[in-house]
Amino acid sequence: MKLQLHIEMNEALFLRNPEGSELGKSILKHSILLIYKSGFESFTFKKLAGEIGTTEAGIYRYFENKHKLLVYLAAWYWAWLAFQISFHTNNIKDPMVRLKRVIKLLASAVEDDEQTNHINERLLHQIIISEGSKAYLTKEVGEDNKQQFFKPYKDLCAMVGDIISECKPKYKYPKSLATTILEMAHFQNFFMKNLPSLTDFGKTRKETEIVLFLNDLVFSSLNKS
Amino acid sequence: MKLQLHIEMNEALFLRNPEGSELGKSILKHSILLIYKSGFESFTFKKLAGEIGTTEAGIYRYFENKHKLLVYLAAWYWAWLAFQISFHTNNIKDPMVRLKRVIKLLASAVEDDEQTNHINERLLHQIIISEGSKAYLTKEVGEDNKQQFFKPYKDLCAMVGDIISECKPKYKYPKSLATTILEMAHFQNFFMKNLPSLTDFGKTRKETEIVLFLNDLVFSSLNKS
DNA sequence: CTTAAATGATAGTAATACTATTAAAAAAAG
DNA sequence: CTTTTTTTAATAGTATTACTATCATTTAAG
Repeated sequence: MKLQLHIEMNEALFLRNPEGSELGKSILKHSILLIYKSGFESFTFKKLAGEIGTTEAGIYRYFENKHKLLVYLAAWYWAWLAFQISFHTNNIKDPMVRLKRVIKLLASAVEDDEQTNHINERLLHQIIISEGSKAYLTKEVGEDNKQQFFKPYKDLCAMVGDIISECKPKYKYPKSLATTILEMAHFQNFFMKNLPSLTDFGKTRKETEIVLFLNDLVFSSLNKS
Repeated sequence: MKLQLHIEMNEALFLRNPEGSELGKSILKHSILLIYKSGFESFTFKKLAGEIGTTEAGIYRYFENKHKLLVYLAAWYWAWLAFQISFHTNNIKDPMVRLKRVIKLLASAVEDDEQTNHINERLLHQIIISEGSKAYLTKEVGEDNKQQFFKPYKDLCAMVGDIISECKPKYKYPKSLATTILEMAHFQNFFMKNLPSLTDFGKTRKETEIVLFLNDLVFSSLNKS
């Protein structure tokens, strides 16, 4: 017997719950494959329908448009990652050690876990690196935020910010440092692979180096007298 | 007499040089206004043509598509900013002081300078904050990079990275720290205005606070024993 | 077995992202 | 000041995208 992790999603993100039917799960699965393969810009519901063997109208019954689908995937990812993090840092007492563990989990490649068979976490992680910020870098960010679309991201940032505050209660910028860690874990990864001269990891291209950089950055700030 | 700053752009970014004709300059000017007003996603050449009083085909003679236009604007911005920075840090000897000045210039709102009348630097700065990363967060980033589209951005990062190395020759991550400064100067600004709970500046919403945060972040790393 | 829910099949529209052609206007060259 | 070249305007047209609507069929729950 396998225990299934279920992530309850914000209902405003979809028209019909994709986790509640075979077609829905297929939409999630193949949208990840397709966006991973060709990028979000060239991704269309028509192509997705072709892959799945359904019609465009079939997809539109689940998601209003491709942007909502991206926001859904991003929200799912952040919620899943927050769970992974709290799971793997569960009984670590020392906040410094916990923060270190968090940085490692944020900046490391994800191995696909078997808990959710229709979502490939490894590919989703890659998608969020390249496309994730497009979920909020829009003119509609304010309204989307009001509808709580970014709650999982904000919750994770808050969680990391809290650990930072635990490490050093007097530190003035726990939230901004938290978002810096999250964003840079992804951006350094993207740059390392695509614009390597922007990073110091162009030669080895190893994620472990990003972890070292972020550790150095964060603990310099927190250990400063 | 006014001295005009001219930025020589990569020719592969356009079909006809927009700086070389009235219509071209009008395209630059109004594309900035229009993207600023409604965002890059809703921006189309048809709408732009409408604003200017020309036709879609007229725009296409200058730019292959709207993505190229965005890349052009981003490249122009980074080249302009690099000039501003080297101008304003010109005769500062102490690299620490210079770096501090750089951070301030990166994270502060831009006042429109009179040197270029068809480009509103203040609005362009806002556009790059919200839309700039879309210039490279694409599947074509590799090819675009081969064509040197991101050279101004990379040059500026290299410049900042060099100052960092001057401050502390043994520091291991000058380039990654440089990109962190550049990206975070923008992201913290975007978050502060749009998703304020992700930052520590939600109450005052002042750019000076971002400068303080980045200073703290950077000089903690560089002053560490 | 019946009924409701989910899916499939088809069609159609408005907007987007282009390309091509030709004419008119403006600028530059002779 | 006229001719030639360059630049712009006007029009038209196509393929793709981003949807909406309708109705028939399959599936699954009561």
